[in-house]
Amino acid sequence: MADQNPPPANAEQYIGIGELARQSGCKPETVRYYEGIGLLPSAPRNEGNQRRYTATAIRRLTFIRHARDFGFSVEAVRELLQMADHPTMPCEEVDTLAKRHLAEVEARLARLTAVRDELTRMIHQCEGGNIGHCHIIDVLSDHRLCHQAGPHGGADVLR
Amino acid sequence: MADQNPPPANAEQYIGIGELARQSGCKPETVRYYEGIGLLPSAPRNEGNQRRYTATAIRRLTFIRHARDFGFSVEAVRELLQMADHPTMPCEEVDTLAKRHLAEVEARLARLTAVRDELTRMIHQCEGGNIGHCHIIDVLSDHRLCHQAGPHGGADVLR
DNA sequence: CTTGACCCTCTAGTCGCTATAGGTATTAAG
DNA sequence: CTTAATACCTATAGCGACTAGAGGGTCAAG
Repeated sequence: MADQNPPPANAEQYIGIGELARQSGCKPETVRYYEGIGLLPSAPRNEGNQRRYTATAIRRLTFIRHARDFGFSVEAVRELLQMADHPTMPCEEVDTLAKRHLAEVEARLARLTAVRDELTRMIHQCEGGNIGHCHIIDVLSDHRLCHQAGPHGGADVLR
Repeated sequence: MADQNPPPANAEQYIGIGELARQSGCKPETVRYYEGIGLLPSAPRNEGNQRRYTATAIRRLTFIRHARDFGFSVEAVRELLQMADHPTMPCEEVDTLAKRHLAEVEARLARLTAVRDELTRMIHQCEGGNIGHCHIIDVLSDHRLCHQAGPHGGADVLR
């Protein structure tokens, strides 16, 4: 149980890694990984060496997940966490980070849109038949058949 | 050089890996990598054990690069190459592959657009000041402040 | 007291390259 | 001819952000 020898009031305040993961929307492995790379502080352990967490950890992990959902890199998240930990500092840096990220997102959007348009075009122009006459294969074989100018996205369009 | 003991006509037909890379828009390392994973056949070697290529290799590598630029995975490219190698087969499979890829691209596009919108919103709503009152940090801390419904993209929005 | 769910560490695998180390080959200039 | 610059070779490790697996230990219920 969790009340074997607790501090007086608020017992039940510690949860295990599985519960933390559930409440913050990620997996236990990921939590351990985040601890390993220092995004989360090393959790205190119980007598059986298992990690115990409080609401603070839930909040921090939720913040991390959310920032990652927005596509911020782990390094960016690390900086955001540091900033969030210093509420009296000016938020210019947060702003800069967010704007830089937005710019990246927009660049990706542009490339991905170009790819979608070209894919759509080449699929529409294919009218069945055999591969020797397949427009899709033709376009892939010969860049000049593309409506786009340069290389579409640089192989990591989707990343 | 190069015509020491050549087959009669068309001497100069072989190029090295650097030239191949230049002509197809990727790096020598990548060419060797593609050979290693079997996307390109093992190139014939000259007496000094260096790879020699012909126009066929340029075409194949260009096809690969182009398909990768479209965001097809290496495995998908492998399938596309197999299909392109059999021009008399029906192009249904090519079609299917391309359509499945398009669907993925569109899904990513949707998620990325949602992320962009939310990022834009949160940046616009931040009016300077300190981090304690920063809207960007607030939104990252509390998913309920988002205008979007579910999780935005699943951490790999940008991938 | 046993079952089964949960948890632990450590290591390796994913994807698509890229970079490095430590060597050999080729080529152009002197 | 020698030399120096460049290109090439293999093999291995690294990137980011996890994920999966092996081989155990812990915990709570029945």
